[in-house]
Amino acid sequence: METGSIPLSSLPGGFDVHATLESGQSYLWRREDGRMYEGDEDGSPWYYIALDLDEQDAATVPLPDGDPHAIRFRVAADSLEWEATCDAHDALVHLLRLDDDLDAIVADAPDEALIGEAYDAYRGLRLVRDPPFGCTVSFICSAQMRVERIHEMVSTLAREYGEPVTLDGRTYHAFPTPDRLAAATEAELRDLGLGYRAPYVQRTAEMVATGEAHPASAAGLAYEDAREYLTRFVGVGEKVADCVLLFSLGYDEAIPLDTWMRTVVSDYYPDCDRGNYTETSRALRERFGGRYAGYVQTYVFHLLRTRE
DNA sequence: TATCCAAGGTAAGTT
DNA sequence: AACTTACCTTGGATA
Repeated sequence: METGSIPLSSLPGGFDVHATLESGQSYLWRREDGRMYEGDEDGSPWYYIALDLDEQDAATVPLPDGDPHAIRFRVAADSLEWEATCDAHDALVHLLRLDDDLDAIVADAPDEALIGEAYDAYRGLRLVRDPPFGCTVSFICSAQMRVERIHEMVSTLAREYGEPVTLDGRTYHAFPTPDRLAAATEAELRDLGLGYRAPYVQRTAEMVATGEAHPASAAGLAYEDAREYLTRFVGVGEKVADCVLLFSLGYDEAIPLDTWMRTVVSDYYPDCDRGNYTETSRALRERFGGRYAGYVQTYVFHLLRTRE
């Protein structure tokens, strides 16, 4: 086992791990105490992730040698401490976007009440950078589901099809590789509670496993072209595509237009409702300051979902 | 106890 | 291209 730490003072804008990992951006991390989404964090719990990535996903995550690997960390008084099966420093910085300058991103936001309230309430919330395949399947599962249940579904897939990885005596399960998921049947996935998403997950996994396409291949395309590319996967429409762009591929301007954001549009920015996804998305992106509009979206989403 | 409803939507069929 | 409808499952609200 290797260990290390990262001083919190080196993270501009701080790091709120609870807000970052329990706000519905990533479903690939879990809390050691199993109390994900069950209220405020109790002390400083450990969070862990196991990684067993295919070639394209592995190329996006800076790990020192081949998969699989497990990483866990917690945020102590003045540092982030980690333990892993390898030197995980660079992978943590990558996955949790610890190199983002939050102060600069917040300063870049439009001066509006709702946005200011969200940024003030959850300062330290960072976007995540999930491996593309796991992120894509997570959000295929997210259709018409509550955040807690999406997490359950992804955990179930990992338990049933994922590679076990042992770290210091504890065994974790990585999100399954495309091959392993492609080999599952629709019936099996339905039995695991995926409902009508079962064939979407299987067919998308098959597209990736056979090399027909890969979510990581969208990286580098112009934003709206990248979104269009991702919709070729079964179960991926414009909203899920925006989630993958924002939470995996670093398109910080992407604003997933979900039910919460549509409520925001009708309650706060009715003039941004242009009747269709693309145009409404463009209008809201403009209103959210453009370049980091997705950062604004994530804070506002979390604020609306957690207040009251 | 039985029904209804909405949950971070998408695909397929119809105008 | 815009509009409808069906779709699995589950927990919480309503009757």
